[in-house]
Amino acid sequence: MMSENTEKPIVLVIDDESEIRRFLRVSLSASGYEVHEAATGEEGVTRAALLRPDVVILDLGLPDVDGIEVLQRLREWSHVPVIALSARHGDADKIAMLDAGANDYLTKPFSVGELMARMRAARRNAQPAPESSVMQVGDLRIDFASRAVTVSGAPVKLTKTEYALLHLLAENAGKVLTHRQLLRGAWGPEYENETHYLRVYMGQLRKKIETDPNNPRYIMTESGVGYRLIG
Amino acid sequence: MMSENTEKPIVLVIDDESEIRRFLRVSLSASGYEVHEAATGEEGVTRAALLRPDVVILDLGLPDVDGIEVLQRLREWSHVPVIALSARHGDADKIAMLDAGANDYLTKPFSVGELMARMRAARRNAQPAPESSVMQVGDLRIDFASRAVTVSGAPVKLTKTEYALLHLLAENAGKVLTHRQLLRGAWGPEYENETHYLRVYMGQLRKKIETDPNNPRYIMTESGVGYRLIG
DNA sequence: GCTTTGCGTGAAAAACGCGTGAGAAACGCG
DNA sequence: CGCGTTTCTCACGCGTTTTTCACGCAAAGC
Repeated sequence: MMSENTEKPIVLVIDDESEIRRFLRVSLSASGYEVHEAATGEEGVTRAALLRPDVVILDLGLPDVDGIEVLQRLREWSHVPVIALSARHGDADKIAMLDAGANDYLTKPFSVGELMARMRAARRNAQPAPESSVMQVGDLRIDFASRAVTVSGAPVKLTKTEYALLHLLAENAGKVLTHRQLLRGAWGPEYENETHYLRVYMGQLRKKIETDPNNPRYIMTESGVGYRLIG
Repeated sequence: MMSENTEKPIVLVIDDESEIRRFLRVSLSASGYEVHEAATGEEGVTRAALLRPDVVILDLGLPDVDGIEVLQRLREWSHVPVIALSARHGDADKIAMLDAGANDYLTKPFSVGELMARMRAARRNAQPAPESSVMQVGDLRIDFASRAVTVSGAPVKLTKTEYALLHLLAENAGKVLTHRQLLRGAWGPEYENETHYLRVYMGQLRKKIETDPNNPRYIMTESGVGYRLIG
């Protein structure tokens, strides 16, 4: 494959603010990453093509091209995990970013610890997926082949739609799925604005698989954005 | 395993022409095979179930059932190598036969030498076939070889379609089979939307194999999705 | 501080899928 | 040809699932 175990993982930072780049260069290098940088979107795409990085950190507020476009061009040929950075305001950008295929996002300011945790998660879930057909998260166990779900061994009965949602979340464990993505996946493209469906069904799902539905351990909600199954 | 090294290899000849049977009996016996015979397709399937032969020689031109069907029924529970014999020269038969799971094909007339060479080849390539050919779930017992179904010892009479469905379910015990899969499997691809057939037949099946058809223990329905045999 | 926005909840209404019985049509066998 | 069996068709009742709606609450924005 790529530089998996033999070398340091390569991370490409695409951001026009030099302070941020410097900050990330220092902290990520110290943690064992090989850090490369690009100051513009154009340069970012080019460098990514040459470098084949293991993970990309992409700022939305680029001067030349929109972050979305950078991501789209990246996705035309690569499945590299991408973590989006956004300045506080603007849910719309974040959502567009996730819809376009970003794996996760962070709002500035952020802590290095959190960033690195998300990078690990993104890389972990970006595996070529030799899909073992059964996944386990904590006490939650999903057998995709038999379509069976259990919580600490006890079988859970899910309806068609509930299972469809959980399946989507599980396939992308650790990754934020936008409302739109979930609705498209479980109901179809023509439902992508019926976000209230999600509230109802996430509630039902939690009631069935969470021990304490008020403090969810598995299905986390990303306010204004979507939902995520921990992974 | 079966009678591999310790005994003579057993060969079952299914052919309605007595001269061919005699010819094969003489020549194969002389070469160290234990030869058994069946004159009809029906008898052939039955004898194969009892004998567990190491190789089967199957004529296509049988009076009662089509050779293809004999082969299909054999393949429902066994991986025994089958060599097809045919008087016809058409490619169509050949293809159909091989599609149905025959290992090789000979057109009459043929030489004993060639037949035996192909038998050796077929046996060499044969799978270890760990198939037990009979499955038991609770009180329900299905013998794929003889197509016999019993509930707590009592034999149950199933129609062709009922058995086809149960067979599908049993092959995938524990997994959910979608309406579409069941309909394709039991009726054919052009029936994949006739979900009401399933309701009728699942009802009949349950009436025959469930002690309490209202609270099924074996055939579970997954609403909006399909059915599943517990396992 | 007040308004806005999004999330979670419960409960009712509507839609859907399932099981059933019974009759018609097709088939298989003598 | 005639009979019994099997498959197909249909319509009804019922339980489940989906959809809709209104409200309380909390966090974010002005």
